[in-house]
Amino acid sequence: MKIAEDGVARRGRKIDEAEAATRRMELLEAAANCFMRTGYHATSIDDVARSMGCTKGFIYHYHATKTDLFFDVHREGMRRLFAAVEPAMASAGDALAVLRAMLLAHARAMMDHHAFETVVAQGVQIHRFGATTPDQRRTLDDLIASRDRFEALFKAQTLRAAEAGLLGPVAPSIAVKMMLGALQWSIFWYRPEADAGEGARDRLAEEMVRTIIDGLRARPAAG
Amino acid sequence: MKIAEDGVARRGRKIDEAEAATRRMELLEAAANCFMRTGYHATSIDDVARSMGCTKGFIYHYHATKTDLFFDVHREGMRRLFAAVEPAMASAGDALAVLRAMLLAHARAMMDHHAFETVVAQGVQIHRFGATTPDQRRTLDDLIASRDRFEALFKAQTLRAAEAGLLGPVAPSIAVKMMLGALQWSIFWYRPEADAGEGARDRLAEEMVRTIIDGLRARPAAG
DNA sequence: TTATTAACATACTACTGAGTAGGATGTTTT
DNA sequence: AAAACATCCTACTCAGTAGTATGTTAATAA
Repeated sequence: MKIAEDGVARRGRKIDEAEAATRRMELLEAAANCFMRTGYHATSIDDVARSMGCTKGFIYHYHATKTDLFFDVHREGMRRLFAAVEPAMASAGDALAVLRAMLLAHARAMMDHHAFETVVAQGVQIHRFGATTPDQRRTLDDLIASRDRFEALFKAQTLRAAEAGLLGPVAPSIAVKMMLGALQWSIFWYRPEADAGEGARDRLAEEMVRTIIDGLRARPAAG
Repeated sequence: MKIAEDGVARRGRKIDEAEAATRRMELLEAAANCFMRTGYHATSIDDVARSMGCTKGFIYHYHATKTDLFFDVHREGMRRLFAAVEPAMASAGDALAVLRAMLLAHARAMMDHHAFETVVAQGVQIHRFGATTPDQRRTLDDLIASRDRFEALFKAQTLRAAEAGLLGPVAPSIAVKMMLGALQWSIFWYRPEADAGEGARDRLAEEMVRTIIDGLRARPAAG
């Protein structure tokens, strides 16, 4: 967005920290959408630039390489996941109620930040074999560690619920893979453009989490 | 595999249908592994060729374009999914038992054909925006229809189980997304190289399906 | 007022990688 | 035996793309 309303490029103007952050975020949003639509490798820097009406120079002013741009999108995606789930960890109720709140927040975040979370999901292994500098390798390790920490949040809460006797005879490590997988798979079928508003997303998330927690099978008595 | 034991290329020899099919499948396996490891776009035809010790010419002898090679890998992946699940549809028991058998077969297939199913999962949307010829577009539509049919198998069985009163108050369309998502997400965490044999895969699949059907929550009485 | 600099844009370079043209080698047919 | 053919391999072309070098504009410091 370096083209002002009068159509004149406003390059040259000094910008403060806040405006720089805004532009940075606009760039990340555009990149996330491009990466989501066509994938990392098939998206050229010029594609991203065109999609937000700037040039390659703008992008390389804020990011050293394409890989770094991707990493920043990924990092932002993880940040939003934590920002959604961590508050839910402090919600009221027993250990299972807290787990339910966490799952709900996660489900909502997958929809609210669809592009970013799509990049997160498809992201890390793309670069696992790619040629990376030692510096990028460190960043990559950080991102992987971040994903592990995220999963650990749910595993810890599952263990608490199990210890409280609120869960059935599940294997926690597998149960966590199942619940997170069920939610995160929504990147493949959820269409934000076909979304029916805030309330519909809420109901969808609710139904998703209910299915995960209660399972498919009929229950003999009310829990 | 056109290099014989004596190191001489055996090009020129006429091969029969069976041998051609073998080579075709070897090529698909190699391509599936490459696409799984580095992704479609980051995998060059020469990468695939090198990984199986042949040349680009060999690959272009069997596949017109890289896109077609990908489509063939995808098709084989879908074929294996159907081949695993369809027999389970004829298994004994009530509608829920049949659904369970289908899920088990699906879970096993995800592990047994890890590379192919990874390509299937990450595949279609890669080409949704890609420039394709009308012919490739038709193939793509076929593959998408194939995936829809696969999902429909599970949805139909879920509806049967629901009508038989064997399920809880689930929304079938969402329930199907959850169960298939939970299973198919295994492409991201299942490591075939860390596999502990046939029995371990069976137990893992069993535990995955049990979690999906019974859910997390404790049941008040035995079902 | 002039020099400097932040914040980009523009115009390049160097390289990769899909696809191809034609050759090489053995097999089958005439 | 020679022509025709199937099955690849080798050596290219050419388009697209990451990254760079340099230019441009306006604010700001000297």
